[in-house]
Amino acid sequence: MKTSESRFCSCIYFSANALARKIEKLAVESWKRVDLSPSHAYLLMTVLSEPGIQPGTLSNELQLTPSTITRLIEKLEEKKLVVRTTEGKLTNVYPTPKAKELLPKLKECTGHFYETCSGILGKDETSRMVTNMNKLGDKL
Amino acid sequence: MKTSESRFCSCIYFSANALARKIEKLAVESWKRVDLSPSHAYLLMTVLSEPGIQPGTLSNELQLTPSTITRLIEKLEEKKLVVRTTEGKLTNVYPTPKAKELLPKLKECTGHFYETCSGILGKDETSRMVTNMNKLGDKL
DNA sequence: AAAATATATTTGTATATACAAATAAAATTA
DNA sequence: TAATTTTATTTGTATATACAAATATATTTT
Repeated sequence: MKTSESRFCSCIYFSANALARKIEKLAVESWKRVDLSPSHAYLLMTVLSEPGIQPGTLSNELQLTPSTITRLIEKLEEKKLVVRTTEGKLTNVYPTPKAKELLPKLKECTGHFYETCSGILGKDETSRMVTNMNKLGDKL
Repeated sequence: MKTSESRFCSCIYFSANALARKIEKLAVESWKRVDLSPSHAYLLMTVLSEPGIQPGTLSNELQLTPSTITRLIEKLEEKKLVVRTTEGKLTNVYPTPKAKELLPKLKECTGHFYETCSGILGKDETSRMVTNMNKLGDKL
């Protein structure tokens, strides 16, 4: 059944979640090549572009709670893709050489995901939707 | 930080998820009065309007996997809000009297949620977005 | 400087959801 | 009608995320 055919198709809760789950699926597929979930990949890319970044900043950038950030970092640490140093109450997260080597592949995955999306949804429509979703999100 | 200020604000994966999580939060708040999560509430409302509905149909309507539907039903059964009967490979889900009594309150929660959303986001903008999200979702 | 408060992070625990496999029944084919 | 395939549902297990509490440090106030 199409989303627009459900009895709840006029409910923003329903539609936003259904859409997010479908996009998640596409994203998972795109990042399989590097054996990371989309969230882990985005966190890692952020750490790569801002070595030493702190969990609190990551929480803001990725709009995930601090505890979720901790959990994501833990997994990347297990995979030897990041290391944490703690000084006082602050923690810094750094990418490992292994992560730096992975960067080109991560970029490819990002590219692949964007192409898949805009292939299915259309470039203009996608970017218009993203802008509107952000506008909406900012109000909440 | 606003969604639109994140480094990932032009990524549909990021924006769709951020928006969905924020809407989820509003929804959870709206359905607290009946002590149900939004998913459980929507499932229950569907069962109330289609007594005897089968898990497969619920899966289509709510766009959740069959296993998730089973889990949601289990919880509503524990709460004595639905009962399941099994004949052959088919299962029918019926609302209990307790669920029927709850119906007015469920409707109030739905109303409250819509008002909260359209209060913050604007009625027209909300409904335009929902339409577009469905359109997008249908393509995926 | 001691006490109180605020901040950053982690930990314990709970929830929603999904995938894959298992089960069981129905429908189709041989 | 026996064997095979398809369909519906459930179960086992895994993941992402969050909330609340705990921890530990830093800052401010008295």
